[in-house]
Amino acid sequence: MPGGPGRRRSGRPSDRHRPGLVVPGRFLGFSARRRGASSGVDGWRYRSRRLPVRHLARSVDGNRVLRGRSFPVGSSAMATPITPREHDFPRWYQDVITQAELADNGPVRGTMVIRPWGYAIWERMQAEMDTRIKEAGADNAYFPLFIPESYLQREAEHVEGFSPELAVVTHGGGKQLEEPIVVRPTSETVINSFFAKWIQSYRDLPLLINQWANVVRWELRPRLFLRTSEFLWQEGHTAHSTADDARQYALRILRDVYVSTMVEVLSIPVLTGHKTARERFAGATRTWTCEGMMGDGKALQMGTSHELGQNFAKAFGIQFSSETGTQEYVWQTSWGASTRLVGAVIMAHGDDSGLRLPPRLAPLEVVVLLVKDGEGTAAAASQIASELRSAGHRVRLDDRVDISFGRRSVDWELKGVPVRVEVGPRDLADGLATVVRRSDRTKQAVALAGVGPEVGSALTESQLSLLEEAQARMQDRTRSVATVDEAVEAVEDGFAVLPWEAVGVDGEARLAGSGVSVRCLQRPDGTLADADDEPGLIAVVAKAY
RNA sequence: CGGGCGGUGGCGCAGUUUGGUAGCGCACCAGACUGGGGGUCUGGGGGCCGCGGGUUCAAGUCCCGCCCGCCCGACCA
Repeated sequence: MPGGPGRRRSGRPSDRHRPGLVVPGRFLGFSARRRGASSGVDGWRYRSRRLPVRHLARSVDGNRVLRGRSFPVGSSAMATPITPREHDFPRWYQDVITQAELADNGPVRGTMVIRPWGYAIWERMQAEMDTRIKEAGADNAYFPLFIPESYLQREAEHVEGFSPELAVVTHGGGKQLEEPIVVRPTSETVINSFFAKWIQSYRDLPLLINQWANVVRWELRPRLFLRTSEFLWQEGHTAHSTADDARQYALRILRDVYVSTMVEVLSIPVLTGHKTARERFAGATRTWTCEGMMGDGKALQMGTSHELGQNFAKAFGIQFSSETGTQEYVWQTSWGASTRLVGAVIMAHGDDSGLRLPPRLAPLEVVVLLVKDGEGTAAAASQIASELRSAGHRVRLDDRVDISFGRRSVDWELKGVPVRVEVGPRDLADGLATVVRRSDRTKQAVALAGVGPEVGSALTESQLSLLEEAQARMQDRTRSVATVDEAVEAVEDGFAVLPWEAVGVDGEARLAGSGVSVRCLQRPDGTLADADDEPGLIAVVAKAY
């Protein structure tokens, strides 16, 4: 663990002096609590038929102290287990990140090292979003990390919004700089200074630019992936000749890039709407947002798309000659989604055994697990792996038989790989292999020839079932209320929905006092409003990350 | 910034009250046995006890100063 001695050491006197707190039930999540579960003697659920009983007898014994508390665990020699999600959600989140090897804290507070598995997930998100962004007509480019401080100051609301979280460079080349340089918190200002140069005529419009970059916003309360001082993201910046064109584009990005990626790839349902003035992006005239519900009922803002009006155009003098020969200011948008989405996937789908990745997002869709060497098992496993690969799946063969089977199973499970194919001598003797689904923890023994089809349907069904699970949670935990006070109460385990008229600016301030915010405004049927002040809008209210 | 705590092998901690050879679990290394859900046994390696000063024959432990971090209260992808 980087960060020097004591960095992650917990000073939790209340924990240390508290008598062991035992969480009821079997800790490792081998429980058959899910509806319709038919659990085998080993605690595993088998789909349609049970495997012979000789498998995996496993006892759960004793308690073990974990950071001053005890949890029932499966083996005295087990590595540090994950804190149960229901017991302490933030700790569970941390544990998943550590044990799935997603990220580490960097040496400077608030910074993050994204480890290979976490980065592979981000790369998948990038690929999916990048394709969609290009389909929407935007091109990638790259602008500098360093921005003259004076640029930030050109747009009043923008500076005001970002000043508190700026990292400012005052020295360079061994000398104090004449003008301080800020590390970009977002790139509106630099990019627009170039838009002013590039845009002359209506023929140059629309100008649609995207960049993949890191940005810095100093954080007082960092949380891996969710709030770090530096993070990776995509930021789009566009200029249009009319307000309506800009608006339609901002909405197109919201729908065709963000909602599409989140629902179809990440399997996370989102609510869409616009932000209140209080929550709006600094410098925007309107902010559209996607809000997801996490496993603890809190909201996470997963992507935003802004209409900037002519605010930056005027600040940076971005003008063009119209078809009629007049000089006009452009109408603009900007939109972004970040590595925070990795946190969203963890919190939306993870369980007490670790991460659960939707197949379309997973860096590996399938791991073929060689149980034991010999009796032709290695060749069989290898063949299954290459057949799956030829079928177009992302596959890894895990033939590290020097590491125990249990250890490897648990590791892949922690990492959230959607499907495992277990190949061992016992099944093989019967011409079988075992297909295990991470999403609902079921096992299925199938004939070797049937592995491909079974894996295929396991992947398709997992993608869908994760989405359905998340949808069910959002429905179950969203309540209609009538007043701000009721909203504060309802928001303890989910979202509250109430007429925006019943909240208002004053109500919003009152909510903020209880750590609650208006996540978005939308029509009662969930569609987007035409105007900020359209009558009859509802407010979606929640605690948020 | 206000309040509450803590820095001891990679990680989590005990040891500090009452000064006397620096320990435990996990992880790591080697070998053997194992192998269908975090294996077992045997043997090993690894420490500036946050930093600096002091008291003492002797300091992880007592005293003084400093540094760093964690948790709880006001902003943000």
